[in-house]
Amino acid sequence: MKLYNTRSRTKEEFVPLQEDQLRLYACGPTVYNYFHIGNARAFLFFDVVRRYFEYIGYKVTYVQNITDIDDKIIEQATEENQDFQEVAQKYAAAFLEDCAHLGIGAPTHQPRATQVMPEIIALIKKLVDTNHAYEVDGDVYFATTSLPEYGQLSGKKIDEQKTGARVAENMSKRHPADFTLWKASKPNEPFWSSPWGDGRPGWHTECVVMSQNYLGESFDIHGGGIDLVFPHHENENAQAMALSGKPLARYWMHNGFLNIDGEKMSKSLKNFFTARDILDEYDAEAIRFFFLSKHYRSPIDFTRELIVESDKAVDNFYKALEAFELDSLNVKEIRCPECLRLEEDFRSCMDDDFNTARAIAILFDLTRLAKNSESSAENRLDAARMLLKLGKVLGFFQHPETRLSKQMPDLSKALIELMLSYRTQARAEKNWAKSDQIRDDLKALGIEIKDGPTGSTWDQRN
RNA sequence: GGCGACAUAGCCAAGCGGUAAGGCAGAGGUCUGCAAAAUCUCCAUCCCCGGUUCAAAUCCGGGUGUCGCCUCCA
Repeated sequence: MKLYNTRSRTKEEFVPLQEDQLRLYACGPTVYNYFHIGNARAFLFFDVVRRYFEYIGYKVTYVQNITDIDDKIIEQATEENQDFQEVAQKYAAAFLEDCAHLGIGAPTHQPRATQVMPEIIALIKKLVDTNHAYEVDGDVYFATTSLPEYGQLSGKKIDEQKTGARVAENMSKRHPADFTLWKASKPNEPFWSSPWGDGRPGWHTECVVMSQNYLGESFDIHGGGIDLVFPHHENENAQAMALSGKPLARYWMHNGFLNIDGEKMSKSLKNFFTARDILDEYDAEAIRFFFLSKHYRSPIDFTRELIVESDKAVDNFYKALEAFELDSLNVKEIRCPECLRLEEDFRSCMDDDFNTARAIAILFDLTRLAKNSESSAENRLDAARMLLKLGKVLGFFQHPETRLSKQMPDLSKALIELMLSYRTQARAEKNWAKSDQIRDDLKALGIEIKDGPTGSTWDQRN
């Protein structure tokens, strides 16, 4: 298993801290708004990382934070004329809903920042006590100059950074790169009591606390979007290094950005679609396919046309599956040698820094095998089984029954079958006008008739 | 100014020194009363210029173009 480690900028052989166990942390949202389709890429990707490790036999402990106190939440609360907690609650609930809708499995632990306030304060206190942090008028800053390794993760040399150009200089800081650990509260702002007075945590510390709480002081993989490398992850790592001398995580994985028409999407540029909006319009599996069809580290350009294409592609998987009874597909043992070989290929793709694009190509190989009329019935069935099995590793086919069985009341089905029988009769009588009328009328209702050598079947089309 | 990524068919996209996966679209065949569906087949020499090598989309040098980070951000 090789994966690209941001820290070293190379693919490295993955060696877990403990055999067959993965301790994984991926940054979750700050809940001040609905998350957008770009965020969805990160959540979806690390969902696949988790699924794949489980598939190859790891016991995975997956932790994802929900940051529910932050300047932006306070701003949003002012805007919505609500308490910051109500805002955080609302968007945290929406986050969970949207993730479920996207087919993202629940993390093992999903702590919230406000639940670990004593631990956050204790951590900052330790940093102050060891001279890695200092207080100025109720604010506490991390002293980046106290840590020789600062900048290592992101490959930045702090002295070479442009300072003062786009960042207002903060005269209380000893060094421009120093970052806020604790922020004194202004009147009417939420606060927690601390040794430095009333205030709230800055960004970064909550992730250190929440990850270490569940995963230990140094764990296997830490992930998130590429933009988090600096400053967020650099600053998280700095705190961990300062405390224990060990990096927070040994492997750092970062997914590339999503662009809209070639331009960066971001909350501040306001050119974003929420995942919620896109989910209203398109199938979750189409969105998953769209993301996984490109390597996770590359930038990806979002267009509606590509989602539509993806949806058609996913359709082909289901067309291969629907020839078989669902119960017969869930058998564990698969014997067809070609299928087993493809499973090995699938693993070697995924073992190569999660090459999901190649992995998907293998799903299509299986699709073709499952439909190949020249191979034996057993082999076709096995191919469909393998397709289902490997597709699930990528998070597809979580509820195949809903897509495979036509989702409509039995009465409607019976009526369609009835119309179909009338048409079959008309065709037997060579009454083409009548049979074509039935076909066209049903099509207008979204029911497509497919004539085959063994008779006519129907499908619901959207 | 510092650091980094990318450039493959109409579109999306793999490829990591041995002669271009896969998907969408398109073309053709079979099937069909016709159509659809299904199925089979076909469809690129890899931004440009040099170099290394028996061999390069893949390595090196130089261009050109696009994008990102250095500021809240997945």
